[in-house]
Amino acid sequence: MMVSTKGRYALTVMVDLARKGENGYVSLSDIAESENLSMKYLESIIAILNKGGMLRSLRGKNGGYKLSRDPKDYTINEILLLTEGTLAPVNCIMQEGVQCEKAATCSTLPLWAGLDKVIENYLKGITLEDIINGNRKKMLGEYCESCGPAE
Amino acid sequence: MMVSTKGRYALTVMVDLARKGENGYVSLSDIAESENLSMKYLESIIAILNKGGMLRSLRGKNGGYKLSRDPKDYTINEILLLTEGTLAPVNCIMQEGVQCEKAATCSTLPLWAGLDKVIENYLKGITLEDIINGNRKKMLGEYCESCGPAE
DNA sequence: CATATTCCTACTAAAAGAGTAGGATTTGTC
DNA sequence: GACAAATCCTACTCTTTTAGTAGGAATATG
Repeated sequence: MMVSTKGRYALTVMVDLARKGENGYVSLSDIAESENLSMKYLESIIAILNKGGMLRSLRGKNGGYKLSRDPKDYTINEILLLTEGTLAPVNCIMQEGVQCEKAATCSTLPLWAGLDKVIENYLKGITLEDIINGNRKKMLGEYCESCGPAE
Repeated sequence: MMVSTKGRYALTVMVDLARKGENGYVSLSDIAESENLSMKYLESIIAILNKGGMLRSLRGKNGGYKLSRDPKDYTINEILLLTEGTLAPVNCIMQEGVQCEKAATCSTLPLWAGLDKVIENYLKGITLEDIINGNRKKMLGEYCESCGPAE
């Protein structure tokens, strides 16, 4: 499994904030309740999003969180990358530049690199806005049965 | 991480067999040595490949394993699927037909389904032969710098 | 019959995943 | 100023997965 509940819930939270946050701050208890998730667990997840600069927060009564940008300016890639740490499908694909010592002679490395790129490319192409708009064509592409013939 | 050492080593073993297995059986100790991996661990991994019908085996002296088909007839998808069990990027994407109870109203599901399809599609498009031939164009596609301009 | 091999079962240590628990701090409202 | 509702912070725990190890039985070959 490449994306754990942490990343998944983080995305759910972002979607919820995008939907409810038009005017003002949304509290975590509100989100936890409507998504039916553990508030305590969400607390630890939203902390990552907040520290990563994805949100604005306000403490105290009537406080909460809201997005710091427009939904169309968040890619799914950056949200998941922040919460998961890495989205690499294997251990041998690491951070920028760093690579396995056997890289030069490894015949399977191009496969993993290609897979990594395909994933990254897909996730960079989808924004929070696409999700709240239910843009199935963009998300499911040629695999979407209700989107008509692919061009 | 979507693919563990189990799947990675399984692929390595398959590549090694494809390279060495032209005429006759190759022993595990041979593979373990040339790939510098634990023979005991590989034993448990190759058992999965063997039971899955990917290999022919011969016990006793001079025994070993060999591919049961031509390298071009193995997709990377089936090798990894067999050893990893699933390649789904998230828990909410399950086996054929089965789906999460919230599926009907889940706004992020199309994203995960799309991601799953992109991964599956990529891995089904690459064969063992592509790897032993070092077909970088197919594996890295538009991301391959040494492959010339993408068409 | 000795040796090299696959085959089989069981075990273990470390890491990651999925939360829980408890309380400190901040801020708006009465 | 007290209270309530919220974020913020640290630490802990239980379960599952990962990555192997260990020991030996069965089976071919020379």
